[in-house]
Amino acid sequence: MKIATFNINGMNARLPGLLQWLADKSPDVACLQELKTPHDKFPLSTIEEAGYSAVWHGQKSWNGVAILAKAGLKLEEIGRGLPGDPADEQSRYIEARVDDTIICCLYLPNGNPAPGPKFDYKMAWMDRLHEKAQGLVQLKESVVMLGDYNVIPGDLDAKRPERWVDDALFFPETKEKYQKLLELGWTDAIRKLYPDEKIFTYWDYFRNAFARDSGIRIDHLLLNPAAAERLETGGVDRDVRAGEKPSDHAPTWITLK
DNA sequence: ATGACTTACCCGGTAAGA
Repeated sequence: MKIATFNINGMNARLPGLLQWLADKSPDVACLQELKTPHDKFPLSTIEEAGYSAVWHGQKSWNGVAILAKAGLKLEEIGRGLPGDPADEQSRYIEARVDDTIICCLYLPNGNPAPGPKFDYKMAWMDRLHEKAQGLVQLKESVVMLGDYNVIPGDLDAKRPERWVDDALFFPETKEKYQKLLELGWTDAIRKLYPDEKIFTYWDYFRNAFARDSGIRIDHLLLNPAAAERLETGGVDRDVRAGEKPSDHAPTWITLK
């Protein structure tokens, strides 16, 4: 089973590239972030024509998450939104069962400029995710909690770590909360597969960052113990970032036995 | 230290991303 996460940065703006990627790489499950489209503007019929079913949580202009599953797989939404703050209206979390695997698709807040209210929101959101993850990690079923975490976990995850020290993605508090999450028993799948390599999933639109490979790794796939046992391979579809009108993120994927 | 790109929104200027 091939499971991918892809911050597409505008569902409708990137639709041709998304369809090309689905056709080329044929993921069984594709988690998308930053749909930037209201619920009823989600291009469901196009996605279905491409051979996928979908559940999604849209929002006007910003955020938005979706889970796509290849036709033939049983896709059932479990819920949307993270518990812990009824006033939070941002669409950043959706959870579904795909056959026997639980898929949690998330778009963690960016948090810049930091410090400030946006960083406070990020910290609170990470606390809420921690609560949620504590329950999920213990399940006997396989759970994959994946998405755009907006966290650079360590120096190995940036071409030039020193450039990010004043950024919410790389603040000590951010890295610490991510580590605490892993300590619950989650495996960072890509880091597990490539313990010593600089692997990037995002490259700035500015300054020709992709051509210089000046990237960061912020899209993560976390596995509970049941899923970690099934981990086989993984990687980043860098060719998508090199294509026409690309998102600034590249699809990041794993395969489970 | 700043700015460089790109999107959505509603229609050129702002807000947001990371």
